[in-house]
Amino acid sequence: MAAERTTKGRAPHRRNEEARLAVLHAADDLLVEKGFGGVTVEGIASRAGVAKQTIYRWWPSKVDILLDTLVEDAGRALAPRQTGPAVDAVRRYLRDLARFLTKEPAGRVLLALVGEAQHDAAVAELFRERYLEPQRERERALLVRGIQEGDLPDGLDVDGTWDVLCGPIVFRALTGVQIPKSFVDRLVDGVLGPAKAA
Amino acid sequence: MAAERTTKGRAPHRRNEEARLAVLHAADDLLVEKGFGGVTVEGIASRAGVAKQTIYRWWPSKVDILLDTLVEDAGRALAPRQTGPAVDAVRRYLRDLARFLTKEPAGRVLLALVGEAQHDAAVAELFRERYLEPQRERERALLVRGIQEGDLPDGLDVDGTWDVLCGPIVFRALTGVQIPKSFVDRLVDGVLGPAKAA
Amino acid sequence: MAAERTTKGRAPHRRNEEARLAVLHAADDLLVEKGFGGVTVEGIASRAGVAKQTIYRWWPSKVDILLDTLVEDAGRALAPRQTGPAVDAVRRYLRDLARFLTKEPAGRVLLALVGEAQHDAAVAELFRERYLEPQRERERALLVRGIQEGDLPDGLDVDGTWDVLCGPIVFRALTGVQIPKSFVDRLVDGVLGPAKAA
Amino acid sequence: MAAERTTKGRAPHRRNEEARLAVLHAADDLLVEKGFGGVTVEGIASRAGVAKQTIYRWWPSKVDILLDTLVEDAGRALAPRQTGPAVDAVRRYLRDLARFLTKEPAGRVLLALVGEAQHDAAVAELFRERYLEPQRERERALLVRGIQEGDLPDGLDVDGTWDVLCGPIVFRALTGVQIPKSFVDRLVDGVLGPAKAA
DNA sequence: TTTTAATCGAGACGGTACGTCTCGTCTTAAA
DNA sequence: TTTAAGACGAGACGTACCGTCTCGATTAAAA
Repeated sequence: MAAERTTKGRAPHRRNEEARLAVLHAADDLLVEKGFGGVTVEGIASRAGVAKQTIYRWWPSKVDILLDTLVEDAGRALAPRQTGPAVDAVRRYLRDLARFLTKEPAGRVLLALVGEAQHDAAVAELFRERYLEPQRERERALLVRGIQEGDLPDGLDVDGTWDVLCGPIVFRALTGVQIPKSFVDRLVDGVLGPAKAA
Repeated sequence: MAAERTTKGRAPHRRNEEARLAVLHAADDLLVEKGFGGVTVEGIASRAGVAKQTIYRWWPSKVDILLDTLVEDAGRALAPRQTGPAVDAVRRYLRDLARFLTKEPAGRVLLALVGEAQHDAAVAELFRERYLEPQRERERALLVRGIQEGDLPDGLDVDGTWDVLCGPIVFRALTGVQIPKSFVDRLVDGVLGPAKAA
Repeated sequence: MAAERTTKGRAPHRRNEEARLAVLHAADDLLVEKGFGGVTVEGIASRAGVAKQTIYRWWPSKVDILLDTLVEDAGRALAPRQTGPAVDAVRRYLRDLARFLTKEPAGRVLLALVGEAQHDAAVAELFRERYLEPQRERERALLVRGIQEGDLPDGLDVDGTWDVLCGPIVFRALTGVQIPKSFVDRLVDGVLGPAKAA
Repeated sequence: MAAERTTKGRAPHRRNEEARLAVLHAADDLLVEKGFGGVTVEGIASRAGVAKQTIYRWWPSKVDILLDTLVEDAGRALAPRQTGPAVDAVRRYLRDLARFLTKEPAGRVLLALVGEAQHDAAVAELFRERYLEPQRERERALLVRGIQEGDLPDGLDVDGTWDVLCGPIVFRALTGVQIPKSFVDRLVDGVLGPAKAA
């Protein structure tokens, strides 16, 4: 990750952690306050009290800054929790996803990056590498456990299923439609079958 | 549509249809060739052989131009066809949607506008009014007929169902994943039940 | 004058005199109110309640409009009066010139055209033909009479003398310096000799 | 001068002298080649290989650019030389002035600025401050010395006399009339008296 | 009285230049 | 060597006028 070279294992050799955080937060704040168009490198620099050059030294573009904040935030807010029956874990995860997308500032960052990926193939690639793939990897584990535990059919198309599960939620978020818990529940019931026990 | 005032009823006083089409096509072409960032009013003007002022006279922004092309193209390519069993009509429509999003130039316009809507609330509103709502209205009719003909349950949540059906397809298109026919078919089977007869 | 083609030869009949005057006055007013830069064909048209095309039909450019007003106004205000001793007539004429340039709106038009002639060779030529030469012709008569009546030396360089007489007055007007009567009087005394008789 | 902030006192912090000169020369060239109307900020920028913003950063308008070139050029070409009898020095200065106005490129700049001053009161003021007044101050010294040395009458109206001397020369230059040396000589003889000695 | 031809107002059109904005790079001096 | 500060080339923004070109509507002569 562009932003991590810092105080890693061996030899710090400069780089101001304070400045790095100031930049990430400034970018985040600007996006929430004024939308993606309001996020400019110049604006970030001035709000973070940092020189433009300092930003360009460490991040190739503003998209990379936003990706850094997204990876950090989503790493926390969208970490699948492997407890209870797999289907319940999926349901829990999708509820987290819905909340993240519609309620949290970092959710706006994710949607903005999905948006920007439509405008620029390089962003699309970066977004896939830094967010989509790693996140999907974490998601897979949930379904894989369900298969192993016999709650889900053996031949299940894991990626296809996740697209069917995430798709409607992301679609609603992108089009500004509310996502009640019931929507998520019915979705999970429809796709994975209703809660096993009953 | 902003672009229609032309040769309406009698003769309101002008508007060059040729210029209008040149602008729409130029915008379309630029988007496909260079992405959303490559669509500039100046670029459109020069490619269309039109004065910038002519563009600003009729369209408030480049987004409105793209919306005009989208509405025109989607009106053709995404018109639901009410023939055969309702579920089959839905399946046919979703296949059209998948093809539109992944194969046709106008599909890139749609995705770009979804993207831009994430960056700008005004665009989001416009996009909803000019595309999402009218298109959803046309979609509703498909499911409503299915309910009337007894192929679908009475209490079906029509909008929710459409979000569940479109969501995965749009999500795959947005993330650059292929959409084979089988993906659409399994989706429809899962959500509306497998083809009736068989 | 550019405005005369009308009621020529037989009787094609046409051309709106009202519009012609409205244009001349609008141009005049705009020049006085907002300076030469504020004189635009569009501005004249809108203030005169006239279509742009009507202006272009009768005048090749805004400079021609201003020349029309100048010729009309200067024809009245700067007509040399051939009464009394020639030197007194010259003095009277120069006082008129000073007053015209510094006090009357039409004087602003003259200065503006002198100015524009510095920017555009075609304007310079037009200005010379339509104003400078005819006016100089009228001026010459004053000195020529003085020579004939013996008040002025036989070999007098008429044009050179007029340049020496007008130069300082026009120069002061161009540089925004006051022109008291005494300045004119001393100028005439210095160049043509003090009042003869006294 | 607007252009001098550069390498002043101790720690100027920027300003590209190369760009500054390129702009001045480009403006100068354009004026001579295409007239005042051909001097556009865009044209200057492109010819000077400079960004428009760089021009707007340092000059409020194209007039200020031309004033910079004028002040620099006139400072050299129109510096009065205080040698020999005062009347002779005046004569020499006026010959320089005539040559400057009719032969040198920088003279076209002066005339263009006199012209533009007629169109715009702000330009008139600027022109007075930056050129007319400083130049007049230098001119005064010539006549003042003549008074001190007894070559010129004690009560001489210095500014009025300069207007009478410069007026005819500037007038001829503005109206595109030749200015032979004899014209200047007769002017000086008429106003200051013929060369003392003879 | 009808025709017909030029004028009028209105305003769209292809252009050029405006002055502003933001981009990403480059330069400077201080720490 | 890295910082903050900020000048630089580049180029799009949206606006103002340019001069040309329809368009109906009006008007006055000739038919």
